[in-house]
Amino acid sequence: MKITPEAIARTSLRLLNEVGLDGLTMRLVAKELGVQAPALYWHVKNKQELLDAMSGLVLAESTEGMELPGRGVSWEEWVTDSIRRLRRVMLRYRDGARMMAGTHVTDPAIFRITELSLRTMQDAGFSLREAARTFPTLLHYTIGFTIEEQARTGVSYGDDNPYLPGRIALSLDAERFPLTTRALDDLFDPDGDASFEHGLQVILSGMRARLESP
Amino acid sequence: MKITPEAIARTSLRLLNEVGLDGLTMRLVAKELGVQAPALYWHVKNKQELLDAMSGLVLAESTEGMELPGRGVSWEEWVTDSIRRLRRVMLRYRDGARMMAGTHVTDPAIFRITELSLRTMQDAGFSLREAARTFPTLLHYTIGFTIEEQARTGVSYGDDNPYLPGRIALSLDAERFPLTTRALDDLFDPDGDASFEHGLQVILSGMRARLESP
DNA sequence: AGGATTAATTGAACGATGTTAAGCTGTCAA
DNA sequence: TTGACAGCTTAACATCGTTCAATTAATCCT
Repeated sequence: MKITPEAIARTSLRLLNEVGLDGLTMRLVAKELGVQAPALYWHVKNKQELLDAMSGLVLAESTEGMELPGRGVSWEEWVTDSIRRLRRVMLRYRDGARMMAGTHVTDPAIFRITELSLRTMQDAGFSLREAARTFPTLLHYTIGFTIEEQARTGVSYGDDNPYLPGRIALSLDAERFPLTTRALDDLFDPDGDASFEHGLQVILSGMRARLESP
Repeated sequence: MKITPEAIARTSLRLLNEVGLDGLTMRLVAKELGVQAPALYWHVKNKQELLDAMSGLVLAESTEGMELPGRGVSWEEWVTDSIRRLRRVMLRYRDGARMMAGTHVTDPAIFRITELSLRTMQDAGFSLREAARTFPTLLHYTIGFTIEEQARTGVSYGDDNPYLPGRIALSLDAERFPLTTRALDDLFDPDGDASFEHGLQVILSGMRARLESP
């Protein structure tokens, strides 16, 4: 395979699932490409730039084929769908969310999904200003949620995952923290989909409310 | 100073502001404590455990002195105050949010703030279940937001911070992305307080809406 | 076609990192 | 006094990102 910045990022992304973010080294990426590590520095400035490119690919993957809402598709459906996609794609890669957090994405996909989102929200009645401040809120929630989700379900824990509700209960003083104790199954629900959906719906409700009474 | 796990974490937290997360090494922490690096491993299992302890301290700092809402304090005021505190404390430490993301906090402070929040929301009329699913949503938003905020304002960029609206405009095709172009000042508002407050109010609005029509 | 330029890669090395292993030093109990 | 043990040091290991000079591969010009 011809070595280009994008090919390097694609290979790194594939390797990410096998070795995790901490195991992803320049030497390993190079070996996978059949080349020595310093060769990568001809195509890529440093490792951070590689991570940025990887984030760009993930974002592009999550927005692939997205268009403005078609007839009969409400803005709520469209927004929730696009945000669910982002989480799904991040979940596809080990440490995907942590990798993306704080990277500097320059891929045009970031502008495209932004434009589509602003347009959709504006068409739904939001002011451009309101749309521009709310769109990042959805992203921040999604990234924050997914970072913790992947940290909890990470392979780094063997059979003794400390985030299992039963495990937490052991180190929790039920006398001092009765509500927390009772709510453990919801606070640390292993069903990430349901938890994520709840937060998403809260934000959606807030958006609706502000749309109706600005 | 007597060397204990907590003293190590406190020193590390102080150093964090000088050298940043990537500059925080075991050797540096040890030197600050007047000791050799391997000595730390007598008190702390590994670096991850140290980071976990640091996160615990930050969380404890943000919840210090917090009690249930007093008379005349609405649940909205109480919740927004506690969540603003979390952001403020994370902002006090360089890379504070990135450091906390995905760490495993065992400090009792995490249970205490959880209990107080659940109690406050329950008293406001939320079901325990709803409260237990919404509280993490606020945390995830706050952490996701602050990670990106600190990444954007990080000292790693010299005078050429690529996140300045003017800087982004240069690499943005105004024909293809007209709304994004117009909204740049809101999308990348340097006033983090205002941006954060907006997302917080959206979530609050959502909580109110779900409280009124469950 | 052939020589000169540029693009791409290599090998060796540097400084630094987290962590482990083995040994030294002090303190306190029996 | 002797042993045990907590707490530390010294030395070292394997590995990391990255740089540098030297070398090969590809391309271009006359």
